Amino acid sequence: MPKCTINDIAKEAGVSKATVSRVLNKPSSVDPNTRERILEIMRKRRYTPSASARNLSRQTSTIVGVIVPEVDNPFFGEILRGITSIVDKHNLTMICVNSDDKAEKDKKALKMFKEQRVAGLLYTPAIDYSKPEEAKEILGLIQDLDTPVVIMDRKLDVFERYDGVFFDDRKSICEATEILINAGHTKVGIFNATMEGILARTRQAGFKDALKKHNISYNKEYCYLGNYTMTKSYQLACEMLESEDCPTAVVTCNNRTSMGFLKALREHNLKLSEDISCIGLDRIEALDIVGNDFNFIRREAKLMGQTAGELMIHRIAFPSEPVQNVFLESEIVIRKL
Amino acid sequence: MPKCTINDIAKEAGVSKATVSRVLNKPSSVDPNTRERILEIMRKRRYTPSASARNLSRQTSTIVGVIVPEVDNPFFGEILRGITSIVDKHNLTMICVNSDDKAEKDKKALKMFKEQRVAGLLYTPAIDYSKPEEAKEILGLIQDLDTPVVIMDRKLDVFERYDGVFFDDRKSICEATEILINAGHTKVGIFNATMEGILARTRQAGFKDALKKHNISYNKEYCYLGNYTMTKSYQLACEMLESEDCPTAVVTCNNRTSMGFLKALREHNLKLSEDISCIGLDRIEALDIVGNDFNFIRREAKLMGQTAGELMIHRIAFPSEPVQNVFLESEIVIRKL
DNA sequence: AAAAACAATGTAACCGGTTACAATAACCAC
DNA sequence: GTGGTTATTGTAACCGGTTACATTGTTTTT
Repeated sequence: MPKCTINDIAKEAGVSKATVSRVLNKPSSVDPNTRERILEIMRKRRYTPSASARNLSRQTSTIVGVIVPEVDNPFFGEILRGITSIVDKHNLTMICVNSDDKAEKDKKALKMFKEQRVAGLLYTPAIDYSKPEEAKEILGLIQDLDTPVVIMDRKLDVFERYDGVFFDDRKSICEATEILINAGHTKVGIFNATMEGILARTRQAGFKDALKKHNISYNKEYCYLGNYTMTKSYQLACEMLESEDCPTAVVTCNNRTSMGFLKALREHNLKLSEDISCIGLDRIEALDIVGNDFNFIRREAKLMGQTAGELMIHRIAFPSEPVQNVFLESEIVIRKL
Repeated sequence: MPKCTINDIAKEAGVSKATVSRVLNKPSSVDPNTRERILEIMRKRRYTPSASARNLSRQTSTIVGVIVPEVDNPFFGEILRGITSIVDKHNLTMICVNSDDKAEKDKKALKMFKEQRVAGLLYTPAIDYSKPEEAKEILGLIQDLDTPVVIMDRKLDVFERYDGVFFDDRKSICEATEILINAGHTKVGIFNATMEGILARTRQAGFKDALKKHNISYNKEYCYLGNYTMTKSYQLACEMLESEDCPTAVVTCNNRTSMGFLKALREHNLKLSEDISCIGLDRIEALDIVGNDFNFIRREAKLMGQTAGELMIHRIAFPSEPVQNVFLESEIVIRKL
């Protein structure tokens, strides 16, 4: 069986290729006997229709494009699982590209997606949109795709015309900060990224909300701003722990950040919750082997992926409904304060 | 610009579509003036050729299929990074499917890959090949693909006709065990999966090799066989620690397994290396926050991905060279014994 | 029994590219 | 000036499907 196209099947069955095509796409329209005969031949020859030919002819595709900044961050790993569960259910195929948070890679991926004429796009914009032209260019590429788009995790004004799923981090961080304040802490610090990215700004805003609510003045000294990596956070935490005026409680705004903080704590022979309290955003990997007393804001990343997938499916079905922005709430898990 | 095909470009430029096609594929064959004019029109109209049409016509595809059992395991995350680096370089597109170690999902993915007429397959076979017919069926699907295939990580006889990349776990585990023996341990245990899978068997063999070499009898009591999950390993480790005859050193054959072991250790208020020694396969996540004294076999998963990618590229170029099996060596990192 | 409706199938155009081959024009050698 | 190259472009078939429309035979309606 060197190859096997719809023509070969048709020839062997002594019918036209239209009939063969119908067996696959509208079985009820072909005589049961003919149908069975054709199906049998298909099985025998191990016929598999070509996606390219089908897509070309139908002017659609079953591929959905996904862009995430870090596949190997468990947060995005879970998002991918969520997406997969929906995409599989609808017999779609996912192409996932890792952007390393680089706008450059986003562009490359978007061009590739256009070549593939993707049926939809699930997009976590790279955070390094330093220049506005960059964002404009990417917006152009996305419009070019001319397909349903769902923005994930990072709410940027440029993309406000598209559906989106986000976590209400402002609220969560505010609540977390309040919990620390209510526990009696007056010197509450925050580990966050510098204010370039929207995530960092949102989270910082939540932190400020809490302080204002409790009439505590915002002290820049207590803000340790890095870049959401463990090494940077570790370094900042060391500085903090060695400073003369060290907060008694902190909020850490990212799982990597939490890990850097914990590492510094350990190296300074300090005990979590006893010497300094902490609530982190997202659980950290290997939580269990560190001990169970890490407090964190539990964000259901998988749910974000599912929601994004569903929004996309819905948008494919109803292209002209108003734009939807879903904000997912998170739960705060307190083990020990 | 409602849509934009090669015909639209040709019309606007007043040339035949063959010429437009040549601008893209063999630019030297078209007059520089014409070429520039056409390129300009393409830019203006934001023309992007359709991958489906191109693939259909060329009878090839730029998609490579990848199957891994757990995307969210950092080991496979790194493999994917390695693959990406190669695949990107050759302007190919990767479709990655997560099998959850279920043969059923492998089959589904392979069928989808055939529809896509993938240019190559990088395959980590699901471990749950309980029945031989299952393996035969999958082999059939793979042969059907009729494309270069590289087997990753799991060396199964069924796939011996294909290129493969593997870690020499048998050697590594043997060496690790020897290190423990040479450090004076006579009661060395092993945390491994039960013997269904090839990985578990290979590792167990390495363990036995070391014992035999040092004339230590193989004691089944010291073999804690589970399923490479943290929970199971934790449970086994608890049993071990509470048993009357507990090994003084263990080898843990998987990162999740190591984590379960460490958790149990911690809950029993035992100190790693002081109370019981351990060498694990693969580093564990969050190593740094736990402390630096976890010994492990460092496997360069990224290298496995790269090698697999390169083998595939090579096989595409030279289809009839003899099958290659690459065995990657690992380094053992000892922090504290 | 003629007209109308329906079921099953075939015909042929189309999707958007690629490419072998043909055609034309310009150039070169002798 | 004739024959032979070479450079540039066009023509048309093809890749493997889908689908509107036409055709044929059968059944139903009246």
